[in-house]
Amino acid sequence: MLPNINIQVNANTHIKDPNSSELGQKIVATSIEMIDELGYEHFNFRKLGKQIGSSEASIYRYFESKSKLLLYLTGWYWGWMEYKLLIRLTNIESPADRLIRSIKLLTEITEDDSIFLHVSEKRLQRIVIAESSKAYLNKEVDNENQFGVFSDYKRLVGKVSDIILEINKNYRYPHMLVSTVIEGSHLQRHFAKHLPRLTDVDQNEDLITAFYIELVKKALNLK
Amino acid sequence: MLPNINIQVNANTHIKDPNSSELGQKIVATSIEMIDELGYEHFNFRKLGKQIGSSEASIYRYFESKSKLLLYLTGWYWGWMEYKLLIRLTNIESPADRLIRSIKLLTEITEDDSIFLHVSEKRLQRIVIAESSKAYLNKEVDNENQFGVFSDYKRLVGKVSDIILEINKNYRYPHMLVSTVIEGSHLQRHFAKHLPRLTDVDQNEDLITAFYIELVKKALNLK
DNA sequence: GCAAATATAATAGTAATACTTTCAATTATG
DNA sequence: CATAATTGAAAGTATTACTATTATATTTGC
Repeated sequence: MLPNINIQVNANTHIKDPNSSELGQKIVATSIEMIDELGYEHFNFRKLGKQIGSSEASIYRYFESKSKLLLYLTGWYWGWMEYKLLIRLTNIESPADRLIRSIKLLTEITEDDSIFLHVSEKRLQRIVIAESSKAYLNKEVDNENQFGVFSDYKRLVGKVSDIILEINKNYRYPHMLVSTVIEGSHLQRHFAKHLPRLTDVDQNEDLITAFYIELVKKALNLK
Repeated sequence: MLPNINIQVNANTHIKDPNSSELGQKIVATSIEMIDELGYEHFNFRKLGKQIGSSEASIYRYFESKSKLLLYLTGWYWGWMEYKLLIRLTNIESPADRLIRSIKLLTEITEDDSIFLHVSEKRLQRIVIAESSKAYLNKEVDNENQFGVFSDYKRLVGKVSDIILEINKNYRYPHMLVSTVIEGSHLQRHFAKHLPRLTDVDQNEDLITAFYIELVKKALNLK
């Protein structure tokens, strides 16, 4: 346990910081379980309230809407990824190595090796894979974007893009490459499970990570 | 007008073929306009009925649900794309040329040069970009997939993957590459409009198509 | 040209959802 | 210990996604 480490999520995703109380933490932990199991559409605050033995109205005092809760969870995930990235790149000098390690982290299945989490990282990753795009694929995106609710994601993409520019400062598509890899690998994980004809799966190997690493290397003429 | 050409969409997306009546065609044409303008979430059959001067219940005789209508529209789009692909590849011999032409078609902004459409292709493409993933990012996907409602999309991905295998029969990720390019280019279009820090945009050039063509060429060591 | 089948309109209704409001009870804080 | 802040309980609202019913058109088969 490292109680002094805390993932900071953009404040406009929540009314009241869920870290500040037991109820808030329970809302977050239990909503991750429930969204993973029911899916975002079938999940609601009434069911969540019932599960944690609390009232619907109390949940609304932490999150103004179901979509803000989703934004909080995804923001938390990207913050957590950024922290993991920091650790994985510590003492790695070569920009090419740093990039490949980053791509690996961003495309791999997360393990539940969390040092301070009361919640399952694996579940949260499944939520990000299956649900996170619903947070920006709507007509409210511009409005919400003004309030910075996507900033955690953008910052992470920016950091990896910077490594690309270190390798080749003339490369024209650093952000496109990174967001293509992140979102692409999520989609491929979903396809592998549900629409396998859209991907190329293998029981024994993680071809998804292998594919994106190869793609990035070739895009940048590495190795 | 080529009245003898008709895009066939998987029959499990609709109860009654909307091509078979004037009302059916009006449902399709008007729903495209309205989903494009309101977004999938704010669109519903009551509003659609009002717009076309018809009753909600009548629409339900063509489509059993809002999500089936979305599946019909996207299925139609992929069928239409397959037809366009057929034309664009006619008389082109070289597999590499065929592939690049395919990638171009799949990543470009569609023009309204339709020869038989009563509806806007551009609008439909915007719907596919912003809404189509909602059709499979849910807990119902396996159920619906059983009934073949995604077959039009899979078939198209399969065809382009076959071109890749013609170029290099040992390439391990043909489907992954194609679905990454299609879905990736859609996402980048969305990001360019709403979350530009996640992409690399330029007012004057179509960098999205350029990026994916370069990506594919490098992935397969072309040119 | 007319009966029978089919398609559509009109209307009302249902269960669920995404919140909101109010007020009382509880708990934390200074 | 008093005051403020938090939570619970309960009821209520507007909307949505869809169903059911019945009446009226429209098409089709003969």
